Amino acid sequence: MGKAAHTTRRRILDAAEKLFAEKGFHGVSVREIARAADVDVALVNYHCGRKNDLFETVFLRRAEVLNRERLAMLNACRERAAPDPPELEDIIDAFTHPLLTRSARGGAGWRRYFALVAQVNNSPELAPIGMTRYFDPLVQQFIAAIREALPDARDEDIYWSYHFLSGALTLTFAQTGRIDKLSGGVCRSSDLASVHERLVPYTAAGFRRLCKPDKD
Amino acid sequence: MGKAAHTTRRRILDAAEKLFAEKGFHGVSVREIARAADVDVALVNYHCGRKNDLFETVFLRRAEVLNRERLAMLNACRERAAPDPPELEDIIDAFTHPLLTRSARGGAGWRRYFALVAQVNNSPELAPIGMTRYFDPLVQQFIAAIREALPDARDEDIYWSYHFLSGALTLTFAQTGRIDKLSGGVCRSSDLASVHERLVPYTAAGFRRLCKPDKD
DNA sequence: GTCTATAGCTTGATAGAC
DNA sequence: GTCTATCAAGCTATAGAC
Repeated sequence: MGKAAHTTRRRILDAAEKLFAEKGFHGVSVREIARAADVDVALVNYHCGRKNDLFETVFLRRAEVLNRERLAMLNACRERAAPDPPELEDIIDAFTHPLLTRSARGGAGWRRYFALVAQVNNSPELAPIGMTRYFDPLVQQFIAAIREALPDARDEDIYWSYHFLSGALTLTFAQTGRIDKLSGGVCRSSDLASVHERLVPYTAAGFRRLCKPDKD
Repeated sequence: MGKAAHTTRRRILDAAEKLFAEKGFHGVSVREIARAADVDVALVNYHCGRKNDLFETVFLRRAEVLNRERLAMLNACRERAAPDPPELEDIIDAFTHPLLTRSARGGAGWRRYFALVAQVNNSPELAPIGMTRYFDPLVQQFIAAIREALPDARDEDIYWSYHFLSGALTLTFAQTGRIDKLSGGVCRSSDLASVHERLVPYTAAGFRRLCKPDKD
């Protein structure tokens, strides 16, 4: 694979990422992607296979990078706390920090990628493939860490708490601008620093309330 | 409009609701909807206009019912507490209870409708139309009630807290089955009673933690 | 209200020349 | 690796018969 091929392929993946994030898998045609990448239609097939493969490649490309970063952060906070289990807040931070930082400062490609993840997470058609396959193995490791941090919690409460965190996090990534209008400009979808500052205490408080041992 | 027309139109709307919820706006063709409704393609246009109009009709149909119910519950809990402001937990319950009850016990149509809302809420293409237009006027009334319940909170914290609640709630409605696999069967996407029991305390704890007056 | 027929496009995918 | 050309299929939307 020569250098030209490599950048052509990249241009296709970048264009696909952008358009899939904006309009969803079915909302975009291969021709539209080719046009946005300034590349001939036939080259999309040549470099990235069929539309389905293209989508999976786009989805997987950055998932691997992210999962490595998040796992490294989890292990770091485990070591810092050892031999005690890590604090819940630190675990949640290890889970969300790499994402919010990339979305805020990683450039437009990353921002769009997260908007795509948000749609996939809420799609009955795509979530069972995309999220379960590419993210849940990592999530299991975080669940295990939370179990250590909250030793009296029941599994059901931990899983549901994670579920709520996942929903809050991915809606943030969707960057729909809804909160901008709702708040009359007080909050901005793009202000991920404000989100990060709030999401960790918000969800940690939720976890603790649900997982209190004296609950029932 | 005769009786036959009325039920034909209903069959079309029901079929559209189901398919839009499963595969999104672009993932479904008008022909597919006609086939599912057991109706001629031309009748879809005759009764429901173009595809865009059909989508908006489906989206609006149940939004109106829901918003009436939620507003009635909010006013009821306001009156119960008067002259004091209502409790935060009661406000959140008024916001979520009608939805979770309809989704759990309203039948398949309602369940599918909520899955559709989940996708719209996370779509940069559709959220600015669907959510902002049809739901945010009601949300403003809930925000106002929360402002009274937490008089020392800053607006930013209230809006972001609402945003997290919205994400957690709509991901629940998406019914993707992701949590079923993740939890190895301990939790089920369809078990909305378990969600309702947990979502109110979880999000209320988050609100309170973020909106503490001694925060900064 | 319902159906047949069709106009006029766009779609995903590839075969074959260079 | 790239582009031209093309296919068969599907699409939205409507006109017109009944």
